[in-house]
Amino acid sequence: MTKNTRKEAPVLPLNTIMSGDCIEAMNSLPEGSVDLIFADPPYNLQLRGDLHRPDNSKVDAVDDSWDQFDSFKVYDDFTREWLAAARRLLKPNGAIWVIGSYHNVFRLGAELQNQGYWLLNDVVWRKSNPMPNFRGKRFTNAHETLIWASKNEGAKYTFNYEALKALNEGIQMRSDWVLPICNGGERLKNEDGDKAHPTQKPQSLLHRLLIATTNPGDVVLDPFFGTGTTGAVAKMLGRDYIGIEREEKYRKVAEKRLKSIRKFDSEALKVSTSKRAEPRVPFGQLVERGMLRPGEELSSLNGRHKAKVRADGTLVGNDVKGSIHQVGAHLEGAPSCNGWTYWTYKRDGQNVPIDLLRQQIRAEMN
Amino acid sequence: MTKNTRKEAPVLPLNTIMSGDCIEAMNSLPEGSVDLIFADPPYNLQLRGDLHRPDNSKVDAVDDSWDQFDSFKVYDDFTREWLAAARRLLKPNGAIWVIGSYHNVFRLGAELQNQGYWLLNDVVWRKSNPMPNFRGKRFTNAHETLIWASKNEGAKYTFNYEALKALNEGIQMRSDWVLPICNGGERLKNEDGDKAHPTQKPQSLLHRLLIATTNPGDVVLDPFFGTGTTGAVAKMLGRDYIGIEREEKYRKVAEKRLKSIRKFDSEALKVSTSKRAEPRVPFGQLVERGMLRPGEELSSLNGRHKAKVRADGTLVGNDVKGSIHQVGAHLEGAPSCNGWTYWTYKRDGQNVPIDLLRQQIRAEMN
DNA sequence: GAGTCTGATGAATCCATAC
DNA sequence: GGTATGGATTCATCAGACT
Repeated sequence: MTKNTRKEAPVLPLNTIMSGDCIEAMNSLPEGSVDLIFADPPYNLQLRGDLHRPDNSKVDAVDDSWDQFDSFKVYDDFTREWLAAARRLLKPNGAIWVIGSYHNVFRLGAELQNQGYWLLNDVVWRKSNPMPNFRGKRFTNAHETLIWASKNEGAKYTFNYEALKALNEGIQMRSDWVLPICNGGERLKNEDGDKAHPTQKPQSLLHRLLIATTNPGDVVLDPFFGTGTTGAVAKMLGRDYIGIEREEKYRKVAEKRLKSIRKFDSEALKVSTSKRAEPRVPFGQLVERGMLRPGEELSSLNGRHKAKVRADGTLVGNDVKGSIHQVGAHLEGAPSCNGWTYWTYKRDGQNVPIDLLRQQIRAEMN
Repeated sequence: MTKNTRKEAPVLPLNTIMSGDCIEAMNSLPEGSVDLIFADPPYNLQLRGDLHRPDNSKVDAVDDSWDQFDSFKVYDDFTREWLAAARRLLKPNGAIWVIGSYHNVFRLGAELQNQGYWLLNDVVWRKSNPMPNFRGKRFTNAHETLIWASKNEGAKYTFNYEALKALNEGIQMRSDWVLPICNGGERLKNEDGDKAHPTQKPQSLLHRLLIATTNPGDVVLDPFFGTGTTGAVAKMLGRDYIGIEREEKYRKVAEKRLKSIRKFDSEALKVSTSKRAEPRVPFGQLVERGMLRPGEELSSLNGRHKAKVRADGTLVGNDVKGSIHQVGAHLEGAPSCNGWTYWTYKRDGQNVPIDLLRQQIRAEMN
C-alpha cells in the first residue's frame, strides 16, 4: 500500500440520529457530502433560554433587558451559524429546504440570500385543516412557508419535474401545496397521551418534497430532526438520512419510529422521467440505417415548408443547409426549433413525424 | 380669534397623485396622518437572459429600469428608507400592507420587524391563472406574498372580522386568498394596445384588503401608485387616497382612470366574491398522504386487471405506465377511462373503489 | 347566435452537453 | 472555460375569427 498523507475523511453516519448541538454536529461531518438538507428550525420565542448571545453569555428568559432588538439579533446570529454549517455540508449541486411562519421565515430567507444560496422557489403549505383564529382579530393563519434554494447560482439542482407533474395528474406542480396538518394516527403520542412533539410535520409534505428534489440513494440531512418525519419518509423512499436532535426525549421517539419503517419496493420508487433523460440519437443515424433515403423530402408539421435529406444527415431547404433544428428554426424565423417534432416524412400517403423513427431506435436500444 | 403660534401643519393632499421620489414625498407630509399604507415596491427580479415559451414566443419580461438594483445592499438601503418614512406617516393605530415575491419579500419582512412594525399576518395571494414554468425547471410560481403589520406591538389596528366572514360565505377568512391575476378588460392598455403597466394588481385584491383593514373615510396612501389600483378601489369604497408615483406615464394613466371611477361601484363587489369550484384532487395525493402505499396493488372493478402504485402517483400494469386513467383505458382498449371509479384497493378483504378516498379528502377540505 | 378554433399573454431570478 | 448546438418545454383566460 502506498503511503497516504491525506487526512482521512470522517465517515458519514448514515441512517442514524446524532445528538448535541446541530452546528457542532454539522461541522464534524465532511464538507460537500450531503445532497439535500431539510430544516424546520425553532421559532424566535421558543429560543429564549436556549440561546447564547454573540459574546457567549447565556440569554436569560426572564431577563428584563431582553427586548425585541436583542431577540432578533440573537435569532439572526443563530440562523447565520447553522445556515453556514449547512452550506458547507452540501455537495456543489446540493439544495436546502427550510420551513417557517411569518415569525421567522423572513429572517431565514434574507439570510439564505446573504450567504449566497440561490432561491429557487418559495412554496406555500396551505393547511387544509388549520387551527381557527378564536379571537377574530386576524386572518386564520392557514399556511406555512417553505423556501427551496440551491447552494449557488447556476448549480444543477435535482428537480424531478415529470414525477411532480404525474403527482398532480398531468399539470405541472405549483408553488402552493394543499395538504392536511399532521393529526390522527400519524401524530406521535407519549405514554400519557400528549403529543410527542409540538410541531410534527406531516409525512405527505416530506413525501412531495423528497420525490421532487432527491433521487433514490441520496443523502438527506435534517439538523432539527425532532421526532424524525424526515428520516421516516426518506427511509420509505429509499434515501439515506442523517438526523441531528439535541433533546433526548425526541431522539427516543424517533429511534423507535424509524425501526418500524420499511422501505417501499424499489420498483415502486421509480418515477416518471423526462425525455431529457433518454439517450441522444443523431438524426444522421436514420439515414445511415436506411429509415430515410438521401434525397427524400420532408415536410414541416404545418405543411408550409419542405426540405431534402442529404447523405450526411443534414437538410437543404430554400437555400438553407444545416441540421434538422437549424433549418426548421430558419424557415420559421424562430429562435430555436425541435426538428424531431417539426419535420414529417411520407409513408403510405400519411405524414408521420420523424420522432417516431427516433422512438423506434430508442426502443431497440433497450 | 386667538393668536396661534403653532406651526401650521401641512394639509393632506387627499385624492391626488403626488409626483417625485416617494421618500421625499412622504417626508413632506405630516406625521401620524395616515390610516393605512399599501405598498407594492419594485421586486428586484434578477433576470438573466431571454425566456421563450415552447411555441417560441418571447416572454415580455419586467426589465424596466425602476426594477434594477446593483446589490442586496442597495435594495436594503432603499427598503429601509421608504419603510421608515412610511412608519412616520402612520397614525398610532395605523397599519401597512406590503406585497412581494420570493425575490424581495424576505428582505421586506425582516426590515419591517427591524423597524418595530408588528407583523399581524402574512397573506398568500394564490393566483388562479399564473404564468406557467416554461422550461420545467421549478415549481410554477403561482403566488405572491402580502405582509400585514401594525405600527407597533399592541396597537389597536382595524380588522373588520365580520365583513370578511361575510365575504367568505360565513367562514372565517384565511391567510390564503385565491384570486385571478389582472387581465381582460380590467387590464389598462396604452393607445398602441400594449399594457400600460407591467405589474398592474387586480382590483379584487385591493378590495378585500381595504374592506378588511380600513373603514369608510380612512386615509389610504400608496407610495408606489403605478396606474392607481389602490386609489381606484379606495374611491369606490369611500376611502380617501393619496398616491405617489415617480413616472409621468403611469400618473397620466392613473389620473384618467380615477376620473371615471364612481363611489360604491357595484362592479368591485362582483369581482371579489368569485365562487370556489369543486377542488380537484390529484391521485398522487392519496400516495403522499399514505392512504395508498407505493407498491400496493389495485384491481379493476371488473376484476380482470391489476396494476401497481408508484411513488409519484402513476400506475404500472402489464408494461404500461401512466395515470390511473391512462392505464385503465389502455388495459380495456378504450379511448378513455375514469380511473377513480375503475380502480379498487383491498381493505379488510373487500375491494373498495379508490374514489372513496377522494371523497374523504374533499370532505376534509370543506 | 351558439359553439369552435386560433392566437396572444401574464412580476420569470427557467438547459445540457460536447468540443 | 467559453462557444456552439441539440432539442426540451406551458396553463388559464380572453379576444377575435370562423363555422
